[in-house]
Amino acid sequence: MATMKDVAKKAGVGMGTVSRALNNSGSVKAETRARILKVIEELDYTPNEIARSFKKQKNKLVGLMVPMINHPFFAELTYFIEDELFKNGYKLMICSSSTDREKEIEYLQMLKKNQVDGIITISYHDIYQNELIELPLVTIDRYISDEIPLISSDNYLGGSMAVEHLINAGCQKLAYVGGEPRYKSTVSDRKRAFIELANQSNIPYTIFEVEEPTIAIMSSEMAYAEHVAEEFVKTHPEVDGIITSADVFAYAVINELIKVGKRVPEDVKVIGYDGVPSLIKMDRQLSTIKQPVEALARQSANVLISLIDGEEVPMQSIFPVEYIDGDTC
Amino acid sequence: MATMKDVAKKAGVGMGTVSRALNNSGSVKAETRARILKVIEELDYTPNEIARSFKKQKNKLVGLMVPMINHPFFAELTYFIEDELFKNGYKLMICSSSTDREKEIEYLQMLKKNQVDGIITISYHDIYQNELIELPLVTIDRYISDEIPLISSDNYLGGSMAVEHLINAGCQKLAYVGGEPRYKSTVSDRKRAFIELANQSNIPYTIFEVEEPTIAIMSSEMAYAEHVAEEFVKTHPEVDGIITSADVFAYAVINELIKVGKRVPEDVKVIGYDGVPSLIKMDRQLSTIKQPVEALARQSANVLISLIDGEEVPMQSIFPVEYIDGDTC
DNA sequence: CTGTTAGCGCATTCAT
DNA sequence: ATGAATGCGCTAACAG
Repeated sequence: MATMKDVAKKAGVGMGTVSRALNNSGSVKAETRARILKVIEELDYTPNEIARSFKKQKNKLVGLMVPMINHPFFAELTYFIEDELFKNGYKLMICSSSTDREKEIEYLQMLKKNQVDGIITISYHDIYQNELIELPLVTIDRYISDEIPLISSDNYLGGSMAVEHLINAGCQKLAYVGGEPRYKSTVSDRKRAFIELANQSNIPYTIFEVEEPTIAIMSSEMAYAEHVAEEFVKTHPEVDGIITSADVFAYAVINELIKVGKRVPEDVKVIGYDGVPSLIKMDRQLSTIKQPVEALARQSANVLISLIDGEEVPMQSIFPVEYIDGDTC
Repeated sequence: MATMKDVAKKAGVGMGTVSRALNNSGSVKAETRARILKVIEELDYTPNEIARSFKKQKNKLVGLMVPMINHPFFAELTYFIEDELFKNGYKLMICSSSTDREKEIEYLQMLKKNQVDGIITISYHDIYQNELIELPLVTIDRYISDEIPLISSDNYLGGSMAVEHLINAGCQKLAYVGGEPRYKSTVSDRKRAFIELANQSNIPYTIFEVEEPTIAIMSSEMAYAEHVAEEFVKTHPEVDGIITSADVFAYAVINELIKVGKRVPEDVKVIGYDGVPSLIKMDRQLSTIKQPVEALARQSANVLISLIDGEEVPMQSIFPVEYIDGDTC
């Protein structure tokens, strides 16, 4: 591999000049620059980014800590985060922790050792408290501390919208069905909105949550949702309006309802949460609260970059959600 | 940030000794090592991986070139590749090219500049021919040249199995439905198997392909599949056995068939391809040919690592597929 | 076993 | 406008 030294020698200039020509720093005579560029071409010279990072102590690298990259919601998020970072000259290192706390800590150390400029996390573990206050950090969907910018969609609004639609559709007995999160996140605001609005409207309701097992692969999340749905439907025949914590639970509940002979939405109305596209289309389009995944992703990237650049950033970025009017409510 | 020099000074030893203690290279007296470790603790020293990569000219970094990270099949593949690489001490840099040729070339240069040790590609562009013969490269699902190891599932076998199941189920008129790939890949072996077996069995058949548009987001792939399905069903009422190039087409075709009043599998049998888990479960479980995604992923990672280490590697790694007996055939 | 030293490729400062 | 020199943090070679 040709180095800058080779280029300098062949072009008959000093290394500093080559460096300046390459980075448009300082000034270089047009003629000299042209000569250098020609030599670079001839030698097929590629700047060594490692050496540059090493020298500048800046890596243009961001780490993304995510529970599972092979989950539609996170995959979508990752896609847009990567795109936004790339547009801004940053590279992305993915850390798919499989929701394993130990693995996540290991990843964190790895990221630090690799001198990432900052981290975006959608993790649900409490490992960011003391570990790396010194590194720029942005969190999605989970409050960590007042020092850490939070990017989230308006979960309270989403929960409210869902309840309103159910009530307007004439439901008399509501239920919130989902996995009981093991760690606190803004997702719980959906449930809070559900409870508060149901109370305000004097409508009876149930909260049905089953503690979430550690999820390694997606198929088991489906299995988990099916398990929850089966238990719920078996024990709550009177409910006629359901909100779920995520779309996967809605799908499972609907399947289960149909299995026991109920009609959706005639007998029971169901509204999901997330609105992530899938390659499978049900005969019935799910009514759901759609999160602005792309906006969340791009904002996360941009806030982090601002943080890295030492600029002022909003400590909370809350995006509105949207009700998708499907066939299940 | 404390550096190795700081550690050496405070521990009263030379830098070399610290380095050896850290890397278990050479030998260090147990006592000395203990002292060094203690100082490292005290100083909260973290080795600078950039400096090390720079010095060793090895980055422990692999690039993954993938059409869309937010596609279930690729997301699943990425998940396992990342896991296998991490287990082996390698980091992964994701390049989600959005099937954009220019962006892909840009990514390639970026990877080279960043001194990746090797690349895994599932790209469908012809940009690897001359560009980087010097870098270890592994390809999934697409033959590039005899020099480049290929990892793939047995697409011919998959196609054969599907045809056999259709014939055994009594189908009289077959069809292969899918997107016409813009670039050559081993996926076409599925179609080849379909044609050859149908001919052997003297069964009439149709190949129905529509040229694939550039796909930016997943929802449009669904839309594309629906378009293809609609056209196909409209123009081929006589077909009673269908194989699709991917599951998404199967789902679309089934929806379309039902829409026009056909029963699946009574009137028409459908077998998909891929078998990637989804969070949505249809009331009807799709019969499909399941690819061993995890095996493909891990083998890709391991072959690349062997290549990087200068070991001998198989030039072709072909994994068997599995027929999933669902409700649509 | 351990200390010292020479670069790895580059950006930057300081002269000129 | 440009050349020479310095050092970023670390590993490996060498000398002891």
